[in-house]
Amino acid sequence: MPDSYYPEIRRLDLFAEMAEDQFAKLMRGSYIQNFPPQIDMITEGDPSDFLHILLSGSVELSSKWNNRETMMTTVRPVSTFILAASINDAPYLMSARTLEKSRIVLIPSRDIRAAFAADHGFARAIVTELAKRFRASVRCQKELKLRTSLERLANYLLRQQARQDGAQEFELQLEKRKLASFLGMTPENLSRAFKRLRAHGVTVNGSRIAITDQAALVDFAKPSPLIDDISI
Amino acid sequence: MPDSYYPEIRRLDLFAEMAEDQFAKLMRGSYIQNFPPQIDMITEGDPSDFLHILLSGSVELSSKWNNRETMMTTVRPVSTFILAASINDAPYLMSARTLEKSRIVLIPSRDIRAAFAADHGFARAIVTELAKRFRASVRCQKELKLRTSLERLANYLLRQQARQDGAQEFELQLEKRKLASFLGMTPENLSRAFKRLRAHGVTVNGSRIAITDQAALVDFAKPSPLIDDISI
DNA sequence: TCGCAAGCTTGACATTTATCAATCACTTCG
DNA sequence: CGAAGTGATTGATAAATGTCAAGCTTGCGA
Repeated sequence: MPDSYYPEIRRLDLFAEMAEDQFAKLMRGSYIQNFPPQIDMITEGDPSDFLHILLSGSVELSSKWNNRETMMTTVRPVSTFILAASINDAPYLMSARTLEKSRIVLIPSRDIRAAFAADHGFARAIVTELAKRFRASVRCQKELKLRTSLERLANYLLRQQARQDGAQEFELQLEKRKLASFLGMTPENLSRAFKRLRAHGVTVNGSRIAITDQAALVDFAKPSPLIDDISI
Repeated sequence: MPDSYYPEIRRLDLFAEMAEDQFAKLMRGSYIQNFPPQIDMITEGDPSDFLHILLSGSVELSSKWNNRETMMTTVRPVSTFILAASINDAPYLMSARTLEKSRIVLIPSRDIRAAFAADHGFARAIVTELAKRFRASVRCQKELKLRTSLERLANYLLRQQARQDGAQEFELQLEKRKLASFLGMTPENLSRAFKRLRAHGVTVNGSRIAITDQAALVDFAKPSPLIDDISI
C-alpha cells in the first residue's frame, strides 16, 4: 500500500497509540482497493480474512434470513468494520456492500492478531473499540425492543440533527428505503411515519428534513442518553 | 475474598491465561457478596465501578425507557457481566436484578484496567470475550429484525433444546412472562404463540416443553448458524 | 382445608405494521 | 422531447401484535 495513505489511517483511534514500527509492518502487509458502487464485497458466513478500513465512500452492512433482508448499519469514513470477526477468526455475521464508490484498506486478520500480541497500545485500542461497538449494539437492541417504529424515526431524526451540528434543516444521509430497513420497517410505513411526525414539528421535502418545532419533537421522541447518546 | 473461590473464577476463559501473581492481586482487591432473590443490584445509567462475576444463582439484565421495560438477557453461572462498561469506564446500559439467591464477585474496574495493562494473556482474553459478546448482540439484533415473534419463539425452543443435550423434553429456564419480555413480546402473545406452535410439533405443559415433531419444528423455525449457533 | 395471590390463559377489541396495487415524481437516456 | 425505470407515496386491506378485562390454575400459608 502506498505510504501516502498512512497518516489517514494512523489518525484512527485504533492505530493512534501504536508503535511506529508495528504500524509500518501492519501497513506493509495491507492492500488498498477501489470498489465501484453497489458491489457486494463480503457475504455473511464467509471466513473473515481481513480487517477492513473504509477511507472514502460508504458501505452498508446487512443480513439476510429466509429471504428477508435488513440493513444493520452504514459505515462512513474513516472507520473500520468487521473487527470482531477478524479478531476472533470467526465467520462474518453481516454482508457488506458499497453504497458509493469506495476506497478500502484490507489488513490481513492474521497480522492484526500478531500486532495485538506485540503492541500493547494497539491491544488497548482494540478493546476500547470493541467495547464501544458492543455498547452501540446493545443500544440498538434496546431501541428495537422499547420503541415503536414512529418513535425510532423521531429519535433517528434528532440524532442525525445532532450529527449535523444541530441545524434546524438537514439532509437525510440515506435513501428512504434504506432508512426504513435500518429502522426495521417497510418503506410504506416510513412514508406514513414521516406524515405522522408533522404533528410533532417535522417537515419533509424529499430528502430534506426541517425540524420546525424542536421542543415538540423532543417531547414526543423522549431521547435518552442510554439509547441515543453515542458519546458514552 | 476467601481463597477457596479462586479456582472457580480461574476456570473462566477470561482468567485462565492470566499470570498467577496478577490473578492473585486482582482477587485480593475483590469482594464477594450474597444477594437475596429479586434484588436490584445495578441501575442503568450508574457509573460502572465493578466488573461482576456470577458464581451461583441467576441474574437478569434489563432496560427501561419511557415506562416500558424489557429483559435483555439472563446471566447464568459462572459468567461475568458488564464487561464493556467496566473496560470503558462508562455508565451501565442495563440494570441488573437477581432472579434467585446469588453469589457474586465484584472486581474494581480500576483493577481490571490495570491488570489489562500488565498481563497480556488477560488482555487477549478480554478481547476474545468482548468480541464474542458483540457478536451475540448482533445476532440478537438480526433475530429481532428478521423474525416474527412466533419464529423467535420456535428458534428459542430449538436453542434451549440444544443446550439441554437435545432431549425431546425439557424445562423452560424462565418464567413465561420473562421469556415473553426476552423475546420482545407480551405474555398474552407468548401464550398464543405456544398454541400456534402445536401445529409445528411442540407440546407445552406448564414449563415443560416437548418437541414431538423435531423435523416439523426445524422446518418451520429455519434455524441458521449465523443467528442461532452460539459457538461461532 | 380453604382462600388468596400470582402467574397464565382466553376472548374481544384496538393499534401497529405489513402487503399489494396503483399512482406519482423524478431522472436517465434514446 | 418522450419513454422507461426507479424510488416515493397513497389507498385498501390483511396480518401481527398489543391492550384490557375476565376467568383459570396452582401453590402456599393462615
